[in-house]
Amino acid sequence: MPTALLSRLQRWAEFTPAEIALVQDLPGQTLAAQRGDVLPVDLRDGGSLIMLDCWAATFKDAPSGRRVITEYILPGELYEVSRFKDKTTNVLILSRGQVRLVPHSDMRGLYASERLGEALDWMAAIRASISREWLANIAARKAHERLAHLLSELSVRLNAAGLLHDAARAEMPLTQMDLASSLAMSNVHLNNALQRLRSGGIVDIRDKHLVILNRDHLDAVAGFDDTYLLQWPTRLPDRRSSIADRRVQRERRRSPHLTP
Amino acid sequence: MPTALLSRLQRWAEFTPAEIALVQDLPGQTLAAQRGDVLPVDLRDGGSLIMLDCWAATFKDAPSGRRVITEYILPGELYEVSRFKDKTTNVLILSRGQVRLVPHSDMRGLYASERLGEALDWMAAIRASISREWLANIAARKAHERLAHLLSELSVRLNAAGLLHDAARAEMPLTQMDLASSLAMSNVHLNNALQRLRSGGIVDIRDKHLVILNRDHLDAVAGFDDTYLLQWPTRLPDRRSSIADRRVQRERRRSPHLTP
DNA sequence: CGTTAAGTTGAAGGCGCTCAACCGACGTGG
DNA sequence: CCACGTCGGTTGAGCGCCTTCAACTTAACG
Repeated sequence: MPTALLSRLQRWAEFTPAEIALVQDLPGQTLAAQRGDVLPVDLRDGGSLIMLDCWAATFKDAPSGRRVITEYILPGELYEVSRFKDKTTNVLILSRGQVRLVPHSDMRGLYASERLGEALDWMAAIRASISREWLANIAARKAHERLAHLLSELSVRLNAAGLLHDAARAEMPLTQMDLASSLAMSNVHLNNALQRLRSGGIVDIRDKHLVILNRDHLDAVAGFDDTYLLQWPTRLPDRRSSIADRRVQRERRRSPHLTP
Repeated sequence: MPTALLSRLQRWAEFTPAEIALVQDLPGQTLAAQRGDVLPVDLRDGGSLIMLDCWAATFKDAPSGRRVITEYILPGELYEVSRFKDKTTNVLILSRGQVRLVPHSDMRGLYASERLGEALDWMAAIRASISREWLANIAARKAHERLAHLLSELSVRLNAAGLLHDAARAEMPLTQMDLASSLAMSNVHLNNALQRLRSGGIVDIRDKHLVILNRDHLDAVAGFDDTYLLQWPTRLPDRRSSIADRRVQRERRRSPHLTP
C-alpha cells in the first residue's frame, strides 16, 4: 500500500522482494485523518509516522498567537517522533488521507536489512537538512524568492515520491495561509508574492494543484540549488552510477542562481 | 578533560565511574582551533564533534552572499555529523579552543551503557528542538524579542554546561555580526535591538561577556518558555525526582511570557 | 440559502534595510 | 615608538518591503 514511500526509498537503492515485504508488512495502526486534525502523537517510546497519501505539517504556536509551520511532511515521507518529544511542536494534518503509526520498536525491524537502514538514515538526514535550509531561506531571501524556493523544493520532493506529473504538476492541498505560515510572512504579502510569480509565467497554484510553468525561471528566482536535498547521497563510489534514471536528475541539478 | 560535556550529561543522570571513564577515554583526535577556522569535517562515515572549551556555529552561505548561522555549538555540546553530510552546511569556529573529533564507530562504544545512550539521544533531541524553535523565533518575533529569546536560550545552555556564573554572567565570544547572522537581521539593526535591551537594564554584552541584569524581564520580553530545551526530559516516572538539584531548575521553568 | 473559509485588493504606516561616516581597540610592521 | 590597517561597534538618514486593517468576492458546504 505505501507505494509513495517505496518510491522514495527506491531512489536510494533497488530492494529485494524480501526487503519490500518488510516495508509493506510493517506493523502499526493506520489512521484516517482529515484536514485540521492535530495528531496527539501518542507513541510513548517514540516511533514513526508514515504519510500514506496525505499531507501534514509540524507547527508551533508562538506566544504572539502566530502559528508557525516548521516542516511539511509529504505523502511517502516519514516523520520520526523522538522518545524525547518536544511538547511545543505538534503535527497538523493538511489533507484527507491515511497515516500509519509505527512504534519505534517495530521500526527496528527494518534495520535488519543494511540497505533499508541506510535508506531510512538517508531520509532522516534529508529532513534535518531541509530544516536548516528553511532557516536560511527565511533569513536570506525576499518574500517572492522564499516562495519560489519552497515551491522548487516541494516539486523535487513530490517528484521523489512519484507524485509530480509531466515534471510540472502535482496535487497540493496547501492554502495560502499555510504557505504564509511556513515562510514567515503575512497571508496578504504571500498573495502578492504569488501574484508576482503568476504574472511572470513561472508558477501557478489553483484548484489545489501546483503547476510549474517555467522551471528554469523558477529556480533562478529562488536561487535554488538542490544539493541540500541530498538527492545524490554520498554513497560508496562503486554503487554510485548503478541505476540509470539517476542520471536524468543529475542534469537538473546544476540550476542557475542569483549572483551575489 | 571534557568537564563541560560531563556537566551536561550529568543533568540526565548520575553516572558510574566506569561510565565517566568511557566518556573521558573516548578515542579520536583533538584539534586546536581558533576563530575563523572552518572545519573541513572529514569524518567520512560520520562522527561527532565535541566542543571541549570553544564555541562554534554551523552556517550556510546564501546565493545572495549573506551568511546565515543555523546553529550554535557551545562548550560541552556535541555536534553529530551524519554520514550523509549536507555539503552546503559547514562548521565555523568562533573562539580559540579545542575540539575533539570522534568517528562514528567509536561513538558506538558509549551506547554500551544504556543510560549514556539515553543521555546522548536526549542531547540530540535537544538540538533538533532548538532548530525548530529558531525557525519559530525568526518567523514570529520582532528584532529585539528575537535577540532576547536567543540570549535566554544561550544562558540556559551555558548554565547546563556549568559555564554560567552567579546565574547571570558568562563568557560569550559572539560578535554582533554573529548574532545578526543567526537572527536574520542586519548588524545595524541588531545593534539597535541590543541598545534597547541595554537601556532597559535587561542585559548587557561587553568585553566578550554576556551579563543578564534582569532575567524575569528578559524572559518576559522574549516570551521565553524553556520547555523546548527539554530540561525536564520525559523519563520513566520512577527516576524523575531522584536528583535533588533538579528541583532548583524546576522553579525557573515557569517563566512569564507575553500575552497574545 | 446562510455561513464559513479562502482568496484578492487597497491603503497607511512602521520596522528594518542599505549606505555611509566615524570611533576605538588591537595588532603588525616599519 | 609610531603609523597604519583592520575589525568590531555605534549612530544617522532615507527608503522600501512588509504588516496590519479592512472590505469585498468567490467557493465550499451543510
